[in-house]
Amino acid sequence: MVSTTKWNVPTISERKRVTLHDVAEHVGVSKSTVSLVLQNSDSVSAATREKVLRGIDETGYVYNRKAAALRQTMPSDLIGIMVNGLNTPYSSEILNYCEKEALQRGIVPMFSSNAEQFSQQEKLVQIYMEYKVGGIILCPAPYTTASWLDKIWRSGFPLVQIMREVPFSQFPAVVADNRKGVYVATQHLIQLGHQKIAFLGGREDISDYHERLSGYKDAMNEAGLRVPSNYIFPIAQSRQAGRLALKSVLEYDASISAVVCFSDLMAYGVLSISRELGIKVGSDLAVVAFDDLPDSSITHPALTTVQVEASQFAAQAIDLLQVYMNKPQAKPERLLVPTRLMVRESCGANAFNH
Amino acid sequence: MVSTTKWNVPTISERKRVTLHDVAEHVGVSKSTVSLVLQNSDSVSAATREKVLRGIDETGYVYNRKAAALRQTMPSDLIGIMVNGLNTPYSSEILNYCEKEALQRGIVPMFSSNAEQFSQQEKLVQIYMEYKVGGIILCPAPYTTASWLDKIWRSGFPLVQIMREVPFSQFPAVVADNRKGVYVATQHLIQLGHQKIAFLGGREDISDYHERLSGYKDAMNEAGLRVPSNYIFPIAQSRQAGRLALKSVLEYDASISAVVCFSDLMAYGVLSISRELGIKVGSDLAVVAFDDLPDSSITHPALTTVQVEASQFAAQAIDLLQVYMNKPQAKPERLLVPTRLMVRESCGANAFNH
DNA sequence: TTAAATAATTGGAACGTTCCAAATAAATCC
DNA sequence: GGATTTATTTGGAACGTTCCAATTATTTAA
Repeated sequence: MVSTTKWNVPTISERKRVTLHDVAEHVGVSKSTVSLVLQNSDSVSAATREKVLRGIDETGYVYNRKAAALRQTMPSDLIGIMVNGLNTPYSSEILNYCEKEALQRGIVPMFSSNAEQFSQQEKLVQIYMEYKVGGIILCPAPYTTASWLDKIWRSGFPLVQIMREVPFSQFPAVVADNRKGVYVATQHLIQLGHQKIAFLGGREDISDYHERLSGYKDAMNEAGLRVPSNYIFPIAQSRQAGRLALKSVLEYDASISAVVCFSDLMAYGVLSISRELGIKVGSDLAVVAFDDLPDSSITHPALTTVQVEASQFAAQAIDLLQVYMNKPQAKPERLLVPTRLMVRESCGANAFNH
Repeated sequence: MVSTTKWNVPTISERKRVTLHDVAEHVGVSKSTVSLVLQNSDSVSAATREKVLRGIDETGYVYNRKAAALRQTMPSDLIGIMVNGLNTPYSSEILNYCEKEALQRGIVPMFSSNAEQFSQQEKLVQIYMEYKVGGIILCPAPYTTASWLDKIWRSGFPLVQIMREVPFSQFPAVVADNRKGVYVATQHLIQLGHQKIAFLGGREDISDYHERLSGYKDAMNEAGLRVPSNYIFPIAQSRQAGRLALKSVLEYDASISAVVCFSDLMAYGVLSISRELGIKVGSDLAVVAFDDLPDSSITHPALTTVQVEASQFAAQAIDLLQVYMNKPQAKPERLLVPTRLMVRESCGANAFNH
């Protein structure tokens, strides 16, 4: 819709910014009164409020939060939410629900990511603190240390970890019940008769890997099944990594009949490479995963996966953060988000046509 | 990794915040000097700089940007980036690259979404302005009016539209070459021999819909092909919508042999419902789409789609924004991001095994 | 050695708001 | 109608920084 008319550039001449004082003068009232109106105090008469409001509109005044915050003792209603990647599908879900939950509570979320780099996380958290936001929800990058967290926590700055946690750090966290989720998924495969089951993906330097892995190991051990070390293939999760991982474990042992994927993203890669190799997922190979992304119910075959509701993550994390925002000395809590196995087609439990 | 040791709650006793003045006193120097060190001015001696830096560390001082910004005339190095949804796959890509490009340029991005609601957009943009961020990159929600944009632009606040633009608004924008992209994709289907081609998805209240639709119509018209109005099925894009849309157009005319999807997300739905209906995509039905999401090269069949590089979007938008941040009176520009047809399997041009 | 130039440091005003205590206006009571 | 209460409005100090002009310390030039 490219218009051909001449562009009408608004002239921005003398850009003297209009302050509360200007509004007051324009209306013929004191700046204190204008301030009162802005905070809609009920100790200002309806008539003057009306006048002032009109004056604000007429002068084109915009409130200056920085100046306000400087004086105000009240904590900011702005919070930071930092995930591990802006285009990592599960993080996108978290972002989405955090926004929803935050706005519902009247607090304004400001998102960012650490891109899995501690240095970026350190820099951005510093900036959040400099801006005196009310608190931060953080999915800690690898190599985040307990002492770093301690320094922040000790300074009275509210922070809650989400999705992961720094090992041995005892700071507030909201994490999925990773062990239980994978335990149940693995058990499901075992009940379907599988014995040679591999575990694909996950970074060894992140807490969720160890939790999920232990769920897998526990289920295998309880069933008396062997877990050769080559059955475990840790790798940063991605579609490509899923392709690589499956190929690798099958090279080691072609008779592997089932795989537990660290995430749905890994599973997508597994589905893709399986097709190329002529392996029919659901009959030749059983696949279970973790996350339950929106695409997972319409993949081919539909993915059997462990669901963790992102909305619960978000709600709990924000609630918890608010506790610390109101009471910095409150005791650190660790909340567990429950998991649920969504049985679909890729595990072979349900028939479907290839 | 639930430790059983007693949690060691840091005591946050008297939380008197330490200011620049405190640091100065502690070091035995004036606050001006400390300020100078903070802005690492070169007019402070190495010795005192060292002393001050140590003092900052010892006192646990954190810089207060709000106070600084109050005095400073320089615009903030913080910018707002508002997309239409935090978990919309293509938006996620945009977010990701915007972060990368922004940080590279030393500017700090603060993300949010309007969730396709003008009211939310209005509220959040207001807050951005109140925080005096340097500028904002915006994917405008439906029903965003030119006059609203005009008010912002007129106030001297730098803003550039991304991905979409408000019709008849003549404000800075960075948009994909939507018409050309879909034109080429449709032409490709026509060259493969298709005649009955439908167009699925897109919201009529958003600019990109009309641009993409016109690319389709132009290609059809040039080839002398008829476009019954029922061949066009506008709907907000989603996987579910893709399922619905295909079913609907086939109900109207079962002999339709190809579809142009508004987005990859729509196409995912089309692939899914096709499988259920026993339609083989690539032979029975040709499918082309728009976006080229990461999943699109590993779907089954792989998706033929119009690629628009998110990294280019991001880079151009940020560059453009910086122009206005440095020179608010600069002339509004409209930049076009080129498109490229990625021919894979779903269009039937390349053989593959079902 | 002294004057001039340069380097380093400093106190105080300013930024735009909120808070407080005090002043004023309006309403109520006897 | 005056005294009391209550509702509304107000000026000025404060928040923590940066900027500026001015001061002091150091170096260079003659």
